[in-house]
Amino acid sequence: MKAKLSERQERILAFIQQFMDENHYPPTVRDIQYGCEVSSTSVVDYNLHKLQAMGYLRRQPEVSRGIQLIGAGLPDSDSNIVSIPIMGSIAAGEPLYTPDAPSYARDSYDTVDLPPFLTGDRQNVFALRVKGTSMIDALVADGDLVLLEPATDASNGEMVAAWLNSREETTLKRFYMEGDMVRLQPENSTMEPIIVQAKDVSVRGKVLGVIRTV
Amino acid sequence: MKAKLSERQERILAFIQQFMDENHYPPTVRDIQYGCEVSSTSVVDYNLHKLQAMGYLRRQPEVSRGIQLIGAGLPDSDSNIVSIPIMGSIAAGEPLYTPDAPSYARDSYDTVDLPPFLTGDRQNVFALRVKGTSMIDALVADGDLVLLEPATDASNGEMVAAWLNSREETTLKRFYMEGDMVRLQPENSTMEPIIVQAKDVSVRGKVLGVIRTV
DNA sequence: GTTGACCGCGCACAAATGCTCTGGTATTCT
DNA sequence: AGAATACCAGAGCATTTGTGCGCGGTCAAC
Repeated sequence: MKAKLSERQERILAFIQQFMDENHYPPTVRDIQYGCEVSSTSVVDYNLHKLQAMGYLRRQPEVSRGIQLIGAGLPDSDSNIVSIPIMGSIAAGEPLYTPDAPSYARDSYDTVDLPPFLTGDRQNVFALRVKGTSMIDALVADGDLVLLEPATDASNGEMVAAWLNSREETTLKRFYMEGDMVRLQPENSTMEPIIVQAKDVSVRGKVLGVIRTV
Repeated sequence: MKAKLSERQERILAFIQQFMDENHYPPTVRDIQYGCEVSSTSVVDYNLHKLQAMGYLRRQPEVSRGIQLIGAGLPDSDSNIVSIPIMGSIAAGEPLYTPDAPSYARDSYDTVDLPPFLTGDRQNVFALRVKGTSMIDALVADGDLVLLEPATDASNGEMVAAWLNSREETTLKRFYMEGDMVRLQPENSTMEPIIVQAKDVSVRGKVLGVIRTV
């Protein structure tokens, strides 16, 4: 049923989204015509019918601006809400995560809806629920939700989720590469840093944010 | 400028919201006319102009369905997003806040859009930006955003923002009333609690959540 | 009473807008 | 090559839809 989109159809779809973001109501056929540099309204109508048949949008016949996008952010404009999957919990155990599987598998996870200022425009952002108080020196409490971006290495000073071979656990710390050693600095200045061989630590993700509800 | 709404205007406003929720695009003047049992489109137009002058909505002239609601959940359906004002910062100084002024005065503050699971159905929720590291024993770092619900007292174990006379500062701690003394327990179990006379501490708000972006 | 502001009603016009019809061009299939 | 298909262009029609105008009613102030 789903075929690949023609270039024009892609453009129309993108224009509708942009228009919705800007104006908060759907465009008319002629809005699309001018916005996508099409020479006739019939062409727009033709492609809208195609897109509707392919399930990319829904149209209300005889109704001006009777267009709504589906498939993407289904409630309405996806610009002010992002659905983030909670891939599991982080504590002593290893939070297993594979950064493939675009969004299909998300159904099997719980999700949280978050405003985009927390994620920026990053992709594959996921969340982990913190179990226990082992992260307390990183200012993360039991039950907190940690937002992560998949990563395998980090720059100095970045907050990362790092796997420690010696302790067999994942922890949240600031990352500092110092020669062939890695220093993992807690957020809490009253706590001592962890310094280990670079080969004994592996970065799993960069921390984008922390959310705590009480 | 802001006057109270007539019954008809209330109804029109409610109808627009309902229509947007159902159809994901704004209604026409005639949709409103039939939906609100008004006998003429001009009456709708008249009241829409009134509502616009009062700031309840915005209209795009000469454009069909050129209506967007503002004031409530401005983007669209307010069901999955809540706008929270950032009323100032919390550090050593006192975060001044008066829980009146429903939503009109919100224009003068920055706001953050948050999903409702952080606020529940509480009213007058506001946010404070944390300055400095004085809250570190409450697992709150510099730059964090703290979500608060206005309150003047609290139950034992609740996380509160409390003003300490002795230190002349507001701090975040768990609240425990013990006789005529109040124990303020840090979230961080490695830190010591603060115990003061009940008269030397005043609760300013209950903490609903903490948000950190890195 | 008179006035004027406020609100409602009905009507009508012009612009906006969805949709159809006719025809054209390029690509693919037979 | 001829037919079929997919896509596009232009023009036009019929409906939808925002807006303006005239008239009438209500209510409080003077």
